[in-house]
Amino acid sequence: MDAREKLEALEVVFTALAHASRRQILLTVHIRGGMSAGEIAGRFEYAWPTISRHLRLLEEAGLLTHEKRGLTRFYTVDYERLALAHHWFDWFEQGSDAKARPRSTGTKQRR
Amino acid sequence: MDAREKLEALEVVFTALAHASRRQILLTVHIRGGMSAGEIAGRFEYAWPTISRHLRLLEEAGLLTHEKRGLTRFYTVDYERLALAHHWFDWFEQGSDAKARPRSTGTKQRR
DNA sequence: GCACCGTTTAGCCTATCGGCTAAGTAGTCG
DNA sequence: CGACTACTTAGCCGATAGGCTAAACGGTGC
Repeated sequence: MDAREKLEALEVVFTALAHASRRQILLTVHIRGGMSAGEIAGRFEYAWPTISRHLRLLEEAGLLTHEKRGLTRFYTVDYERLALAHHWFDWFEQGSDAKARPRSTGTKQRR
Repeated sequence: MDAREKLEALEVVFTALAHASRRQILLTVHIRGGMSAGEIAGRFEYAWPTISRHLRLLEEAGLLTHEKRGLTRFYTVDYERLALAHHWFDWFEQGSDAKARPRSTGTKQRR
């Protein structure tokens, strides 16, 4: 994964994490070690299609993957992408010499 | 800060971090150890009021604070709120027994 | 006090988000 | 194959996000 891909991944991941329900879904699936779409939907007050959309978004962000088990779809957390977002915060480590780190940290920038 | 406050803080922080330009602003201000609004605006391709709005949002999220220096406003990163978001990821630590951790992880939930 | 500079506020406009309901699809079981 | 179950897709709709320009505002310096 090169720098540009990483940046794009970061973008979709942070976008996905921007919604409280999606963060909660992720956490719930993690704690239970995987869940079917129905189980997830059952735990929230939203209509089923709403959850379905959140699931798709999370999957597109690479934070969830699913596997078909007959009728149901079984979702599990993909920790790699999650770690990517987690490590974004490392840029802010207090004592570190920021200069020594690789460049290309963000968005469109001048000069 | 009680659990509800924490949840609300998490919400605004993740919302603020959802935009690539805002992540970049935060990072830039961190690396430079503080910057004036003008310096920040100068580094991005957006119109000044657009950056000004991003700055306000970041400040409302508690991720930036500013101090008046005569004509200019000098912004610095508030690391406490940043740490809050950073620690959200701790919920997903691999080997940990999630059950042992404090409850109240997310959003409106049934049962 | 007036002009100017740095920055914000107001307000507009388009696009995306995130809910919903209704309709479709795919897999299972009698 | 037909009915049921587990979801998804389509499509509507109101609210929010995020650009912009123009106008206001608060300090400084002549």
